[in-house]
Amino acid sequence: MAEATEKPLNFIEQIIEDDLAKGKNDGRILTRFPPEPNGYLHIGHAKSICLNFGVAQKYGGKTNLRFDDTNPVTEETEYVESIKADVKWLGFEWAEELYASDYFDQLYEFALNLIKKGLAYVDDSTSEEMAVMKGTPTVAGINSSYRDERSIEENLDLFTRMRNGEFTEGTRVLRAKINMASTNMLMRDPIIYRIKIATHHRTGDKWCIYPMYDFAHGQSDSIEQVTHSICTLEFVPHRELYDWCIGSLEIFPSKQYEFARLNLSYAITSKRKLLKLVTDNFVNGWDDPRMPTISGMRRRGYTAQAIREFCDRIGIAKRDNLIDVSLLEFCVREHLNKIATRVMAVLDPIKVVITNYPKGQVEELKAENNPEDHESGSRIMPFSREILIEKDDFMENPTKKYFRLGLGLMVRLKNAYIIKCDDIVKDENGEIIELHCSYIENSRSGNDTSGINVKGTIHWVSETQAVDAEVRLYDRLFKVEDPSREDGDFKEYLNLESLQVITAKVEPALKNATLNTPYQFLRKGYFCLDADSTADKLVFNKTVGLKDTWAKEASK
RNA sequence: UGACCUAUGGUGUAAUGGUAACACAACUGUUUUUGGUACAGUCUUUCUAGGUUCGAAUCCUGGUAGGUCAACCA
Repeated sequence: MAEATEKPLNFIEQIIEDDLAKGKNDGRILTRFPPEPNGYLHIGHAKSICLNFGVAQKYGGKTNLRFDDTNPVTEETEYVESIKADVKWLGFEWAEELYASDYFDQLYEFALNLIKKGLAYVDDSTSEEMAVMKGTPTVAGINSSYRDERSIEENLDLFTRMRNGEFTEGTRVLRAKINMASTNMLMRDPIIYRIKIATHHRTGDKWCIYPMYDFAHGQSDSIEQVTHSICTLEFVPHRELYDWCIGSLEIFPSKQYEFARLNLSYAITSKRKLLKLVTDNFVNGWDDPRMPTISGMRRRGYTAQAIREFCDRIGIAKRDNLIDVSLLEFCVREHLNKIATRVMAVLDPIKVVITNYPKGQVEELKAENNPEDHESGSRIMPFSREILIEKDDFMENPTKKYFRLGLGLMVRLKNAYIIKCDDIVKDENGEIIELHCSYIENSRSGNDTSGINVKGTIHWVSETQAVDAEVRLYDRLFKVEDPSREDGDFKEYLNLESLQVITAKVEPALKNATLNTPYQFLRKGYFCLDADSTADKLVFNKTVGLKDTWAKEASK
């Protein structure tokens, strides 16, 4: 393939190329993806994963997967496992699997080191007292009385005893001695170690003090010799502290860079809120197909390739953004169109009797599996006198632009015959219960000598051979474009009709449907088999609909 | 009444002092045994006021708007 015009670099890549040009770190590039194992990964993490692993790949570097597990209260092994599975599924391989908790001993030494340098002290103030002394963004804080009165020896002694479990939670913390008057609130003597009597998912009960994020993250980067520590914009104010810790400890100078996190329309990307949806049963677990989690999207039938393409298209910048979910759906359709097996499924059936077709006759018709992929072959579909078509493919009084079935009108049954509607059968309430049609005998697909041209082609299934399938139709989880910006409880903006379960009639070939195979239900959308399927009950998820210009026209 | 970050079509992202472009969305057509796909096209842009410069989306200053920061969370 000819080399396309060079893709412009995002600002992170520019920084890396500049560093490379300057010979920084001898050309070594090491990034890291550092999730806290307190929830499942979502589409926002996918952006970060693609960025971190992507730039490393591009510049011959490596990426570590590091779990930022410094708060034992919220973290669980279940999350660790799901995160690893999701990163792998997305298609990335980490150089090393690491844990901030691997560094607890080292981090403790770092704290001791700071104390010895007179750069950290034990504070006995309550959190309320500390909050007051901290000041506000416009008013400088004041020094704690413990700040200068305690000697290095006393601080060393107290911190050691904190570690030994001699004090109860909340009674003492270790603080960095920086500047209570800094305009950066994070520099006003931040807490770097706190007492937590909790069992850690990896270190068990070994520790009763745990480092805070700011005392663990930069140092972990430094220990691993991460060259480019890429995080989201909310950490910009942390950078000064990140650099202060590394500078004070005189360790490898990893550098932090920040990009704008992804916001997706009609969705939320807050682990805390997603957790709430799960625990309050608004959805059926983290992998509910309506969730913007990687596991949810996977279950819904989104492909890793589509998600990677999406992350690539949204770009990397420092501006707050709200990406239209239609771009994600575009990427999903774009991929699925190329690989999905076409099948026929009638979601909302109405019966059609082909009155001039012999009773009891079953004909086997050939159906193409994928017009986009000529290697994909074909399959056989049974055709008979009684078939089912989609209710909205018939209109008693069709408008001019409607070119499906109407009384006296003709349509092509995909891969089969042209039929004409002769009669409408209604019940006592005037509801249409079936249609009587006649077929044009010499109009069979691939063998059409009728010379008749019809504008519409519709899908169908043969009634006796069709199989029942539960089909789960999903709509957006939220009613508003940007739920995170609305006032009040975000749950008020949930779309309570986001899940619709129906029973559809699908062609018999689908009895052999397999997990992870994308299907296109012809003219309806992309669907995939759900793990809830059993030998005698098929369950499909709707991944995404086809682009539907008729629906737009019809709603005018 | 602070510090920091940001400002380019409806939404995103490029243009790295030298012709504002690409994608999505929206809208038209053409092709089509999927009202899909493909193809062709239309639409709509540099927050504002100054300054530097032969030349500014880009550099500087002021303003405006949005975001972030006062967890023993990450």
